[in-house]
Amino acid sequence: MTRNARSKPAADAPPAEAGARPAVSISAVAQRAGVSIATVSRVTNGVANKASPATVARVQEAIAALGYRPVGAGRALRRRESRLVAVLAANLANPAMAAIAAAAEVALRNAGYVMVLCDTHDEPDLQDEYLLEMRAQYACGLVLLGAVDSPVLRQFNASQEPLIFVNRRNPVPGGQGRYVGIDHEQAGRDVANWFADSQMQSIALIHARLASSATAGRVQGFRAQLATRGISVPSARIQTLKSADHLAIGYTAMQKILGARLPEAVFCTSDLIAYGAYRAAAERGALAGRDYALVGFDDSPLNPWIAPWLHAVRVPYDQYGAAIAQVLRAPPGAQQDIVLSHQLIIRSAAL
Amino acid sequence: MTRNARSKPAADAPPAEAGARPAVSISAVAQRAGVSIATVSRVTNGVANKASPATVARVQEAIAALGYRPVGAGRALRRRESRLVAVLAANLANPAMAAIAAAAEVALRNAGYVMVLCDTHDEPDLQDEYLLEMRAQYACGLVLLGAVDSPVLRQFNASQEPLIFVNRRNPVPGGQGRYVGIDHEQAGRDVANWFADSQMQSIALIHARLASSATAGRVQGFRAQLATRGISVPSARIQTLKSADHLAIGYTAMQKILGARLPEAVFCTSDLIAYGAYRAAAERGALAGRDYALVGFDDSPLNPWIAPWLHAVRVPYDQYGAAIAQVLRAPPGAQQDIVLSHQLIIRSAAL
DNA sequence: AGACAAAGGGAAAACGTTTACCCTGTAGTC
DNA sequence: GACTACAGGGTAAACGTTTTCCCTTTGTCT
Repeated sequence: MTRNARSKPAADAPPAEAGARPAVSISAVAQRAGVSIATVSRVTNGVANKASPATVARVQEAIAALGYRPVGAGRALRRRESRLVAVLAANLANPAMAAIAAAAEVALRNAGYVMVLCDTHDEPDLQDEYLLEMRAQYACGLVLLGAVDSPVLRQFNASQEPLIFVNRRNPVPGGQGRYVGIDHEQAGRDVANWFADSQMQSIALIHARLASSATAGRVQGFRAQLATRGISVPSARIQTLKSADHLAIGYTAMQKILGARLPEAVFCTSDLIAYGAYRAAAERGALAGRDYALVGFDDSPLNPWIAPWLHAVRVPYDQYGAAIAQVLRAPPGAQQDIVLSHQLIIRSAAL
Repeated sequence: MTRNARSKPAADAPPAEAGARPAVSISAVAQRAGVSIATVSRVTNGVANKASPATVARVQEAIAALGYRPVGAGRALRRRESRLVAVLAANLANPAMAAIAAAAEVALRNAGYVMVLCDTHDEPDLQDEYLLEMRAQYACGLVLLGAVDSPVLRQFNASQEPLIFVNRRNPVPGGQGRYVGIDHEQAGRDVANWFADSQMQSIALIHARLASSATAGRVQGFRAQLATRGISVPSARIQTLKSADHLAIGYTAMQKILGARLPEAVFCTSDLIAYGAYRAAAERGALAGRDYALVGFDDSPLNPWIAPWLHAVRVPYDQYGAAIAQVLRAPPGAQQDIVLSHQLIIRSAAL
C-alpha cells in the first residue's frame, strides 16, 4: 500500500469546469465510473482484492478526467488522523534549522505526508499552543526540532502522542521519545581533540542556555575531552547568556572575552553564535582564521561562501529528512533512535 | 467575531484523562455544560445573541476543564474551508525567504490561521503538486512566495482561487491576483542612482532568470535609470545564468566578469548571488568594500554580522507577515495590492 | 388583551471520507 | 452435488463540526 502514489499532477488537466471551484468529490467520480463510492475509495487507497482490473481502470480514468483528489478533511475525520506532520522548529532564523526543515519537507512529501512548519521561538508557551493546535488538526506526527520543556509537552509525553525529537532530546525529565540527530557529546570531543592536536593552549567557549540537551552535550563532551588532554578552559572564558538571540550572545560574550587576552581558539556551540563572536573580534581588529581559530556548530550551507574563516561541526541536514520520515513510519512501540554522523570541517581560511 | 480568540493554552491543564488520547469532542463539552452541541459551537465561534451570559460561562468552564479545542477536520468539512493557509516558497535555503516565511507565520497565527509551508524549489511541477494538494486540504489561502508559471496555476487563476502573490507578481500572462511586496523597479533605480551619485563609471550587473517579475523589475529599473544618468552597462558585464542556485550563479558570473577589468561596482539581484560573486572575487584577491562596491538584494538578517562589506536593498521582512494576513482577510473581490517600502542600506564596510 | 419581535436554545441535516458488514456469484473440494 | 472460499462490490454508519430551521419564553407596543 503506497499511501496514495505520486502520479504526476495530471498534465492533461481538466479543461472543463473552468469557473467557480467545482470541488469534485468522490461521488462524482463514482457516478462517472458507474460504481459506488466505496469502490472509488478502495481504488484510491489501493485496497487489494476488492476491485477487478477492469473496474480499477474505469475508476482511474474517471479520477484523471475529473482531476479528483480526496479532500483531506473527510479522510482525516473518518480516520481520526490526517496526513499532516507538524514540525515545530525552535528558530527558523537559523539557516541550519531552515535547511533541516526544508530537507524534512522533501522527505515527508515523498512519503506522502504534508508538512506544517511552525516556529516556536524557543518559547514554551508557543510550543504548547502549537502542540494543542496540531493535535486538534489530527496531525499524524509531531516533530520537535529543538524542543523545550513545557506543560503540554509533559502531558503529551504521558499520553503517548507521536512525538519525534530532532537535534535535541526530550527535555522532559523522565521522557522517552524517539530521537533523530547527531551525537553532540562526541562532536564536542572532536573539537576538543582538534584543539589539542593543534597545540592550542588558550581556549574559550561560548554557548547558549544549557537547558538544551544539544548544547549541554556539546559543552560536556568538549570540556571533558579537553580535560583528558590536559587542557583546562578557565571559567572566565566560558561565556553564556540567557538571550535567545544567538548572534547577540556571541557578540556580547566575545566582547567580554576580548577584555582579557585574545585566545588562540574559540568554540561556539552554534554558527550564529560564531557569527556574533566573529563580528565582535573583527571590530577590534582580530580576524578569525588569521589571528585566532573560530569553530562553530551546524555549518550553515552559506559558510563556504561568506564565512570561510569559520571551522564548524557539520550536521548532515540532507539526511535528517529521510531519517525523520523513517522514524515516523516505524510502529509506535519501536523505540527507534537514529544517530547521524557529523563531521568537523576545517577550512584553510584564506579570508 | 474574533476567529476563536487566543486564550492561553489552559495552564491549568486537565490532570485527569492521563492516557490513551481522550480526544475530547464537542459532545463531551455539551454534556458537561448541560447544553446541546449547537450551543457549544455557537459559544466557541462567538455567535452573538444566541446564548445567555450564564450559559456562556457554563460552557466556557466546561471547555477549560476538559481542555477542549475544536477538531480542525470537522470544522473544515462542514465549512468547506479550513484554517490552513498554504505558503509556497520558491526557495527556503534563501535566508531572506525563510525570514519572510517566519514573519508570515507569526502574523497568520495571530490572525487565527495555521500556516503550511512548502518549498517549491522554483519548479512548476512541484508548485502544481502543492497547489492541488492544498486545495484538497481546503486551504483558505494560497500564498505564493515567488511564484512560477505553471499549468495548475493558470487553472486556479481562472477559477478564482484565493491566490496571493508575494514578492513576485502573478507570472501567468493575463493573470490578476493580489500582490504583496516592494516596488522592484524603483529599487533598481535607487541602486542606479547611488552608483551615479557616487561617480562610479564601470558597473556590472548579475542577475538570475528574467522570468521572475521581481528580477525583471529590478534589472529594468536599474538599467533604465543608469541610462538616464548617462551611464551604460556594457552588455558583456550583464551576466545571467539559468541555474536555480543563486550562489553558483554569482560565483560563475563574477569569474567571467573578472576575466576583464575589475568593475568599480557590481549589482546582484539577490544576496545569494552577491555572496557567490564575493567569493569569486575574494579568491582572486579582490575584496568587496575595499576594491569594489558590491550591492545585493534582500539584505539577509545575517548581513550585518558576516557580510558587512555588502550593500543591499533591504526588503522589510517583518512587515510582510502582517501585510499577507491583511490581504487574506480582505473580501475576495477587493483588488488590494500592498506595496511595502524598501531601503538601500549602505554599509561603511570596514570588513 | 392581542400582536409581534427578539432572545435563548434544541434537533437534525449536511460536509466527504473510510470501513464494517452484507450480498452475490463462481470456482474449487470432498 | 453440496460445501466452502473468496473475489468483487454495494449499503450505510460513523467521524466532529456548523448552521438552518424550528420552538419556546419573555417583553414591548398598540
